[in-house]
Amino acid sequence: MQHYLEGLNAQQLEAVQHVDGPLMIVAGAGSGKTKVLTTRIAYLMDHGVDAFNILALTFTNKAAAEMRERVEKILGNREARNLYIGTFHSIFAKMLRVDAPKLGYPSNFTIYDSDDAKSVIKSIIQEMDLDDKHYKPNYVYNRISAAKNSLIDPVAYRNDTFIQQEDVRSKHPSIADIYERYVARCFKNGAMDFDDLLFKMHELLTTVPEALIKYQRRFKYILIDEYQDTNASQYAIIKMLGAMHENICVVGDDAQSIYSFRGATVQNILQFRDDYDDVKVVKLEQNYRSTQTILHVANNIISNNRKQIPKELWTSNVTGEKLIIARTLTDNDEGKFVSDAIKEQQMRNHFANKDFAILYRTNAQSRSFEESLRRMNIPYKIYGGISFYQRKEVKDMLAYLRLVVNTRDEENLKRIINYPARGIGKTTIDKIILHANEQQLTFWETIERGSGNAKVDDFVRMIRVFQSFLETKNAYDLASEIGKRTGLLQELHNDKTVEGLARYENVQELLNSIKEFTETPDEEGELLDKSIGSYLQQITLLTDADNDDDENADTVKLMTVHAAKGLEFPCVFVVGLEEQLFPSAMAMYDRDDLEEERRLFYVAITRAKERLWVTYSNSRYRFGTLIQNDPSRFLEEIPAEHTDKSYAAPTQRGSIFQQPGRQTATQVQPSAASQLKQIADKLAASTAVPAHQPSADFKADDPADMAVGMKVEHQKFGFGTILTMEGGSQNRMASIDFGNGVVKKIVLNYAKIRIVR
DNA sequence: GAGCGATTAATTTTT
DNA sequence: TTAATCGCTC
Repeated sequence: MQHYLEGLNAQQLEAVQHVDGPLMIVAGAGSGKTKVLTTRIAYLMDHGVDAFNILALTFTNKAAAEMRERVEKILGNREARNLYIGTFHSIFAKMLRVDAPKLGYPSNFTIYDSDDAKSVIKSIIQEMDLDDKHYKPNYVYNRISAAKNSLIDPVAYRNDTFIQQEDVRSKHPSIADIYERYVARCFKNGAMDFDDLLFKMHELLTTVPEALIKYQRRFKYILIDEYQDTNASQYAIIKMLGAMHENICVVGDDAQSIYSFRGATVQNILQFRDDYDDVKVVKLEQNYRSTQTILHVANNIISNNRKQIPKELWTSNVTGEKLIIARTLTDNDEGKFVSDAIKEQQMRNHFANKDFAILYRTNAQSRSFEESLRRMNIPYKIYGGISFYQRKEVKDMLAYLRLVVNTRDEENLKRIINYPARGIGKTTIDKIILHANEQQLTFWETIERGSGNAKVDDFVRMIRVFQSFLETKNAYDLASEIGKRTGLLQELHNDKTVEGLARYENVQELLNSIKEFTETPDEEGELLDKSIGSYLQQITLLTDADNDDDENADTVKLMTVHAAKGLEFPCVFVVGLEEQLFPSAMAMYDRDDLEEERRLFYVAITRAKERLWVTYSNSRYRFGTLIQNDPSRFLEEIPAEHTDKSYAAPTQRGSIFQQPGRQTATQVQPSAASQLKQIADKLAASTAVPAHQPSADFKADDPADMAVGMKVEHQKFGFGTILTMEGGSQNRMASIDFGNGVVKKIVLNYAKIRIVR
């Protein structure tokens, strides 16, 4: 009967069979966390708990969908559909759709994504006559977001001396005012931003007792995934929801906490034991994912962090291959190295495309990999970046729908009142706003009462027609009518450029997605909200990663390390291991930030099952200019006995790629990577120099300060004397005598050289 | 008010 | 490098 418990180890079983009372599962990377979580839900249901009484909160829609699917599979019936499984944001949005009127919001409230929020903030900054060069909307938004995530409202923000000091010190004393206006504006617009979905949920539970009791009664069992990534408002909400039954199960790994920039506090998981009496703690320490080598490296890296829950990850898997550390000259070479290595692995070890992932710190790094993969005809897919729903043309179309559903929303109204162009310009709009403020009306109410402007009146009539369609047409028909009658589709269709074509197709795709939404039949017993309002609220919370149409497509996956959390791949490339990049320049000067970067690196490494590459480049393009970075400090934390560094590229590009009289592009070659390795090996052998350990305080000096005769230290070659120097400031070279007859020509801009004083 | 070319600013990470 | 904004002309 309970066959689904077979195959669990002792700790996993312990976690699964714990039914009542608070439970904390400390789940190391690859320790079967999702399996435990889903099996536990199935176990609860198997032991008489009604699915309607179980709430499971995750951070991504994908994790939620996977969980539901797996529970369903274990149970073999359709009960799992009654579970409340979803992201914090989507579950709370659903609840607020019912209860928002109690807080003065329409139940059809609009959800602002961060772009929407930033543009509201920007217009407020401009209205306040502040300089938006100094008050950058992005900065202000992050400040406000952090406040909301800590449950600090505008009044508390203003009264918090520490926050005020920070704002004064950073010369942004008006943020409190902006915050206040922003909140008022969102309310007036009947809109909530991402943070509001948590903030307002908390407000609902604290100010409306019957709502609190309703949800407390309903959710007898609460499970929270990735607990280390919860912020203060999520924490407070969970605490309240769970207070009646205290059947709270949190799963997390402090070593994988990588969202503090979004307000997450590791403290939540570190202190969980103090929050409740009799907390049962289960540690999952057996890793089923990675080779011993990969795990050793990961353990070693994370041991450089100070704050953590003590645990020892181990595995009974094979030792596996050494990890390969490769250096390249440029970012393009890095791309080429990775695609070469992929091709080589495919030929030698029969890996499929989908067995590979390339993980980077920032989205902007994807370019060089895309190019080289494309050149080698390796199919790939990029995750993240600009999501479909953030594209301008899609947002324009959505703005109409949002306005029709919620006319309070001034932002979306302003977005489309003159798009496609219908002769309603800035002057007219300013006049309306002025009038609206005088009359204490919303923008829409003002123009609805007649504006004295024929073009505006036409616009009002058109929107009203759309509103009447809400009653008579389904979401898809309404959307296509809007596309036709506004001239939006025509406008895009007229643009025959490649981009224009893509924009047109994107809007068509949006229409298709609406169609799909309306046509998905209600499952038996299930009451789905098929209104356009419900659709709009859902999609704003969707990300690109959730469009799992080609989850199993045979493509190489490219994504940020953040996006890779929770995933695993046989072969992983972690790229761009350079100071200023990984660790990020933003996080290098603060111990806590740096430790988070290290956890991020830990997350990246632990994605790999079998093989792992770590690459870095001497130089790369940034804003169109070449910049040079030192190798990442994290590289030094990888134990040498587990690495193969023979892939370091030679220091002079021409020596490999431009040998005269050799190979033409059309010749059939052994894979480029193996060839590259052979040459690199040869080169390494011929230039072999006793390994040099740089001095503890090794720090590269500016080449401009160097002169003939100086004593210098090279990172690899050790101590030497400059014999001659040549070349201009851009490309300065030096011959350096390293003793024992070793004289080397060094490009000073590339090499890291310290002047011995 | 619309459309075009010129200037400039930007890169962490995401629900 | 690219995307967005600015300012000028029609």
